[in-house]
Amino acid sequence: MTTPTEEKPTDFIRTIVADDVANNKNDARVHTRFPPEPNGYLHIGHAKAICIDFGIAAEFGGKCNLRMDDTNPIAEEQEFVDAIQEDIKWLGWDWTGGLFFASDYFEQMYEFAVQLVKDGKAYVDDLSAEDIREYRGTLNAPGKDSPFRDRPVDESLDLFERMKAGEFPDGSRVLRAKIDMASPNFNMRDPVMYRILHAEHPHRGDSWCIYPMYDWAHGIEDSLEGVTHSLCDLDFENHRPLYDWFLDQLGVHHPQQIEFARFNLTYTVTSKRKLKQLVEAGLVSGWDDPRLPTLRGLRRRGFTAEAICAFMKHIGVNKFISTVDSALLEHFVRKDLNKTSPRVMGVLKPLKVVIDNYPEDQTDQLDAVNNPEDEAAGTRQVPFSKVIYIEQEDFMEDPPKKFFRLSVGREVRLRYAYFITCNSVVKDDDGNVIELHCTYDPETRGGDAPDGRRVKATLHWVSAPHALDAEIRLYDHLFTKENPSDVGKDENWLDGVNPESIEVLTGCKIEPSLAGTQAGARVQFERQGYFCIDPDTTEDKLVINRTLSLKDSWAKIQKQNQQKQKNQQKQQQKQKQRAQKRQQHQQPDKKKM
RNA sequence: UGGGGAUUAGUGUAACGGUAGCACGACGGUCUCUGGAACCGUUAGUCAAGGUUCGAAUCCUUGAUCCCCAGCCA
Repeated sequence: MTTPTEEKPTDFIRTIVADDVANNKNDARVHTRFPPEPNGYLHIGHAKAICIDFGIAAEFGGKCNLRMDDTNPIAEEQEFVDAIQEDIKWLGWDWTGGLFFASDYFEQMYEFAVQLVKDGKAYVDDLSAEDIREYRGTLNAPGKDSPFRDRPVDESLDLFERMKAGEFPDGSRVLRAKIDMASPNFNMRDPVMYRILHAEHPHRGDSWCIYPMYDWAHGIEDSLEGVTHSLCDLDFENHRPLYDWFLDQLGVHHPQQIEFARFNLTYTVTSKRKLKQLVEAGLVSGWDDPRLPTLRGLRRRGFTAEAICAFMKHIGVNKFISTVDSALLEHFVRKDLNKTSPRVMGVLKPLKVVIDNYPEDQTDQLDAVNNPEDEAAGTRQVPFSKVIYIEQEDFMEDPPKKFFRLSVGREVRLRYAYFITCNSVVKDDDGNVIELHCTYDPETRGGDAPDGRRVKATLHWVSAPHALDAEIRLYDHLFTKENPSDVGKDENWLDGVNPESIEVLTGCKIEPSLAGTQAGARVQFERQGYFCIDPDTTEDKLVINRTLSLKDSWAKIQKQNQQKQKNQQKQQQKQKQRAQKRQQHQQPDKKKM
């Protein structure tokens, strides 16, 4: 029985699995697998499949295998085999069923293929790749039988054995299933089962020179592993009849293939091909560039596995390719980070502030709350002194309406410290404010005024002599368009890369408690956003990525103000034009008079 | 033009013949030592047309739109 508070996922796959368990199908066993091809790094799209495959197994008390679907040595590399495992572990999943390699089944697959040839259900075809394509027919026209289709079983057997023995060059022959060249489903028009590829395999070395095709291999892999539910991409829906056909011919354990849709995220791309292009064109720094939707990129950016999995749970399982708003993913990241990130003060664009009435050599240690969302996180001490930095944005000489922060003659609170009042500014030759002179009220130590007077703003700050220097990298969407792939014929999708997707700030000032923090650590810079220590950090240089900004209602007001101004200008122009027209019309009238 | 799928507010997702709900976003507000968080409110939807039914997002019919398939890729 489930409690009312317990969320019961009701997607169509879980419904099927639950029914199977209820009907004691497969002895009520649930066994899934996640079968990536080790030819690239995992991305957010894979995370959906991972959460479905591993998640469903876990929910039904079953197992999930991790299986490297390494049947094409040309594309695959050991580097990816390692990276895939690392990324899945990071996401929080464990291959309870074990780690497998499709290539470990090559011997059994070969034996099965021999069986099919003997049964007259497969044959060696000498047609060239080009001919095979022509013989396959088109959408409207059925295919034609290959002239080798009815060659004697013994001949096929002999040729297949010699293919395996390495007697023939790449591409000279293939093994094909004998099904139906007139099938409306192309996958059933005598699909290729084996091709000759004299290539070094990352897992099997050079022990094989014929390699099985996906359709032939996959069902066997599932079957041998005792998989019960083979969950895959919608793209394989057309392949299911073939998946079923092979297993039926073999008469072996027959898992059920169920397809679900992948999804798109706005402002990014997730195709392996496109990600590769971005990396190779140098538009990003590598596969782990924090702007990329690769799991390594998201991790470096500071996204949490918990947030990603919660997001996956929310978007659910469906059968059509949806385009999910990145803001939804970001929502789950903020939600998680808000609860878990220690608060710290950091100034991105420092403005020097001298507290004129503060003693020269004095340092205060002030108590600061580490995480208001988590009492157990405790408190820390933050040093305060005569010279501090505040955010340039937090001061304006001519403050507009609704700007509550510092200005000459105004009093604000420094978080956990004192109320300060700005008395004067120092400018450089270009008229830029480069320094503020303020006075503090000693009575307000800790941030509260004993007389009960209130301030409208609280600013974050860092003591200048104690500050840590840091490089901070700010990120924005990698693409300017919601759907970067939606480009015209003459356009290059790579041109859609957002030139402002990264902004590097140097000379940022961070409170000293962050000294020695390990790469990967996440914090919230109060009033700024969530940040993550980058692995580029060295002993004498902090490098920090901004994961996401905090929601900024002042930025919203600013935007609205700008919009209002624009609208006003437009209105004024219109009025002017109208007035001019009126004058033009009136003049002829005057003449008439 | 063959075959296989899909379609619920701007986006994502529930409702499995019985009051179309939730989340994100947007907008407005309350509160606040983070203009954060939290809280409250507003906004907006069943692809279309018929039919069955007391009652249809759900069942039937017809149509529209979108996605996938002609690799010796997976």
